[in-house]
Amino acid sequence: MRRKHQMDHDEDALAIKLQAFQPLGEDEKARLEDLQRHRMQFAAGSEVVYQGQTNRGAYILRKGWACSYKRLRDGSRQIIDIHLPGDFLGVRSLLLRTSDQSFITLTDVEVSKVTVEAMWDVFRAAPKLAVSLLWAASRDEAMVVEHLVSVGRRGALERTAHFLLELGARLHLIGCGTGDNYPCPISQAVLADALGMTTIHLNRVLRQLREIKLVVFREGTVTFPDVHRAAEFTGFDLRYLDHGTRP
Amino acid sequence: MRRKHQMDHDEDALAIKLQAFQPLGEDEKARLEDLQRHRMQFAAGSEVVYQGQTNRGAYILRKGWACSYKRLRDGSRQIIDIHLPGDFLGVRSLLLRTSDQSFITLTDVEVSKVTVEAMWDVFRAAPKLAVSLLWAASRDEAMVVEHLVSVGRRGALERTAHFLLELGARLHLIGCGTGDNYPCPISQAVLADALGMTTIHLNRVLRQLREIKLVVFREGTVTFPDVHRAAEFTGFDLRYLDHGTRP
DNA sequence: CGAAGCGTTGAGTATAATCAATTCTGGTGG
DNA sequence: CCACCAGAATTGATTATACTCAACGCTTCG
Repeated sequence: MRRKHQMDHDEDALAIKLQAFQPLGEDEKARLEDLQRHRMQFAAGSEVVYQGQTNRGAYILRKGWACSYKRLRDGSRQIIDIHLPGDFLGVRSLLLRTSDQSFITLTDVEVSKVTVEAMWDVFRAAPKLAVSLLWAASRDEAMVVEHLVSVGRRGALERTAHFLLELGARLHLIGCGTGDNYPCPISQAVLADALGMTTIHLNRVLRQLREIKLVVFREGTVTFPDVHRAAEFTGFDLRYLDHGTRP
Repeated sequence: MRRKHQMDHDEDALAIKLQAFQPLGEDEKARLEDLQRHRMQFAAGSEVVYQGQTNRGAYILRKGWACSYKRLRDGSRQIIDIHLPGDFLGVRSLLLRTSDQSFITLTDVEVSKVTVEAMWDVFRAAPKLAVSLLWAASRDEAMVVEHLVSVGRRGALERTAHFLLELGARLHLIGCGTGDNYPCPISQAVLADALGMTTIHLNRVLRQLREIKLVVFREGTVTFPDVHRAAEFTGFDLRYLDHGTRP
C-alpha cells in the first residue's frame, strides 16, 4: 500500500487533492489523466484569462502558482484567490458568458487546457469523478467565503496570519511543505492585494508578526515558529477546507 | 407569446431566474416544480442551517428574504450574501461534510427542502435543467467574488451604493421592483454586517448618500433618484450578473 | 554605472471604530 | 388613551487603524 500524499501519477496534485475527498479507481485516474492531456507552459506574469474574455475554456494548474483578481476603475485590484497546483482556473467562465475575473501566473507554470466538452464527457462517463470535481469546486468556494469574512471582519494582523496559515494547509494537502514551513514565491504587493491593504501597511504588519514570533515571511519562505499558537491567535479553524476522507 | 418577467408557474422566482439563462421546456418546468414539492415556512429570524451542521440538504427560497453569514470568535459576523426568492440556500453543504456557514431568515419565508438524491435525479434525467442550475450557482459565486472586491477595495460610500444597486438588479430580474426603487426589508445592522462596517458608520454613510442624492434608504425602501449617476459613481458593471439570454 | 523592482521607514492625514447618549418607532399592557 | 418598553436609528466626541506621500536601502540586471 502506498503512503498517503505520495505520488500516484507522477506528482499529479489534482489527483492527490481529490483523494482527500474520496479514493479514485484506476479508471477514474486514467480519465483524470486524460482530462489533463493538453499541456501548456506560461512564464511568470502571464495573463491566462482576462476579465471580460468570452472564450470558454478552463485550465488545470499542474505546477507553479497563479492568482485570480478583479481590477477596479481606479487601477487598484483585489486578488480573489491564490491558486496552487491541482487548482482549476476559470471553471466559472464555462457557464457564464464572459469571465468575471482575470488570472495571472505568479511563477512559471504548467497548465492543462480543459474544454467544456471534455468536462461534460466526464460528467456523463465518470460521475464519481465528476462528484469529486464538484467537491473541489465547493471547497474553492468555501475558501472565497472565508476570505470575504477575513477581509470584512478580521484585523490586519489576524487576517494576514490567517491567510498564510490557510496557504500552508492547502500546500500540505497536496504534499508541499510541512505544516509549519513552506516556500511562498509571492511579493508583498501580491499579498497586500489579496488581503485588501496597502503594500506599506502589509509590510508593517509582517514586521509585527515577525516581532511577536507568530509568522515569519522572508526570502520567499513562510515559517511559523509555533503553528498552534498562530492558529489559536487567528481563530484558524480549517473545517471549511474539508480535509480528510469521507466516511 | 408571454411577456418576459411574467409568471409561468404562479410566481416561481427560480423558474424566472433560470430563464434569464436559457428557456425551459414544459418538461423541465414540471421537474423544477417537482423539485420544490416539499414546502416549508419559517418566521423572520429563524436559523435555517447553522455553521457546522452535518445534515445534508439544501433549500430553495421561494418567498421572502434570508441571508448567509459566518460568525467569528469575538461575536461579530460577516454576512456573505443576501438571499432573495429563487435562490438556493446551502447547496455547498450537499458536498462538504459540514455546512461552512449559517443561514437566517430576514422576513417570514417559504422554502422548499431539496435532498441530495433529488438533485442527482435532476442531473440524470434533466441535464439541461441541471446546466441551468449550475449556471445559477456560478452566478451566485460571481456575486460573492464581487462582494469580496467591494469589501476589500471600495470605500464605504461606493461600497454601500454598489451593494444596493446589485440588490436592485437582482430583484428586477425576478420581477420585483423597478430599476430605481424597491422594498428592502432589512435593518441597518444587517446591511452593516454585509458591508463589513459598524452600524454607526453605515448610518453616517447612508446619510451622506442621501445628502448627495445618490441613494435613499428609508422606511424599508431603497430609491435611486438617478440610477445612472449611481451606477457611474460606484462603477457598477453588472456583467458579472450575466443577465440576458444566451445566444 | 544607472534603472527597475522590491522592501523598508517616517510623518501626516483620512477613514472607520469605539464609547456614550439621545431620539424615534412600533408594540404592549394598564 | 397613555405610560412604558425594546429595538432601531441617529448624533457627538474620541481613539485606533490604515492610507498617502515621500524618501531611502538593497538587489538584480542590462
